[in-house]
Amino acid sequence: MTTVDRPYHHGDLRSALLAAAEMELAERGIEAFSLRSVAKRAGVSHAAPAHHFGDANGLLTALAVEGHRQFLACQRRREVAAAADPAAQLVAAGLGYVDFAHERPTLFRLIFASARPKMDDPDLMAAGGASYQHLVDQVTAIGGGPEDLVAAWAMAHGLADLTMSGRFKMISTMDRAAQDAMIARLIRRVTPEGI
Amino acid sequence: MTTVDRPYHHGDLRSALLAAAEMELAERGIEAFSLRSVAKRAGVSHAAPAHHFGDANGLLTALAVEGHRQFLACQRRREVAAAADPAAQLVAAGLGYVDFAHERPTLFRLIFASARPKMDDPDLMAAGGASYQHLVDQVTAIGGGPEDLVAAWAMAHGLADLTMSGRFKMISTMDRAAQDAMIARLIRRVTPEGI
DNA sequence: AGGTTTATCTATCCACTGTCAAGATAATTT
DNA sequence: AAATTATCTTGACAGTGGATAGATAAACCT
Repeated sequence: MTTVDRPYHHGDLRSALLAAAEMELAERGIEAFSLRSVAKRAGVSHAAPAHHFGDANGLLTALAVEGHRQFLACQRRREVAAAADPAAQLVAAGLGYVDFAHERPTLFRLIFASARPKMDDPDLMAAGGASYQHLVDQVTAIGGGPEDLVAAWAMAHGLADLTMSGRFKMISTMDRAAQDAMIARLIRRVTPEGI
Repeated sequence: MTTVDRPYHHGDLRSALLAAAEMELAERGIEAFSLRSVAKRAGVSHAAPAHHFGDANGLLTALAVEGHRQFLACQRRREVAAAADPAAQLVAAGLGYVDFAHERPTLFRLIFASARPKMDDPDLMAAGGASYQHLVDQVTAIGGGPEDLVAAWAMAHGLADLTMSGRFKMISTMDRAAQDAMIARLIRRVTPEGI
């Protein structure tokens, strides 16, 4: 009955749904995420997403792929602003890791602490592999081995997760520059020979 | 119509619901957690839990409190088996931290990566405070300051979270003893003066 | 151009969920 | 023994994800 309001076909519903989903995720959190709510926000029927993403987890899978891109973008943003030597680049990546958790907390949880994205999805596996490879490259560049990789990753991830969930009162009360300095020191601490 | 099957009053429904909830959580994961399913498992009507826990998140809150107890128990189990010196005790606590994530993954996520437990609940705040205090004591015992606390916590938490979600292929393919040795080295790495 | 196929979206239906309200039952108190 | 309180059941409601069938529009053919 509303055939005059808007065209029957959306035009670029897939992108619109992803954008709406990210907003829903940011506003209501992953545990209250609702496919119908996303559809309503995109101005479309509640069953429309099925054609593009299959089911709700399919939409979240696509969103996790997009999240990985933003994750890498956060790290690169820090890297281009840092010195070119490998040690400074690794520290910058760690800072970007924490930035992402802080700026996109629900995407961070979607990627690292949710069972909803389909981990066997080819796109998601590729996106996750790219994120992983970036870290491997950084650690390799400073001459680190497998254990150094685990050390750097665990430190960055622990800092990101605990900071994001507000468990470091000490950190959250510091100003931005002091936070960065401390995170940088902690990343360097786990680095071989204390670079 | 089943008045003969079992008494109208359960007797210890609160405990039964908590046990059923933990099983449900372990079997179906937190994202598929269902209050009605818990009630069915406990052999009780779907509205019975309300009287004891208010709503679904109330039940998960109580479960998170229980989770904190198990979390500390995992650490203590390692500590009593370790040398008495403060450094060995801190390493043991870190091993217990990772043990808990491995043995009770959904409880770990409920505590550290879920918005459902009511964080302002007095019991939960007390339980969380106890867990936190235990870590503070360990770090203080080795003469560490606030930054050392953050370092140790972030490392232990990062190891626990990433190991639990299967992101360290390297670690998950090692035998138990090698895992322990590596985790111990990594914890010591972030400790002041490399104790 | 006209007709057919294909992609996209809507409308309905179903089973399930959490929460609420009203009533039934049993334990406790007085 | 009577009244009060705690515990549990039943039934209802709106919201959810998913499946299906139908409507609409675009693309693709001769």
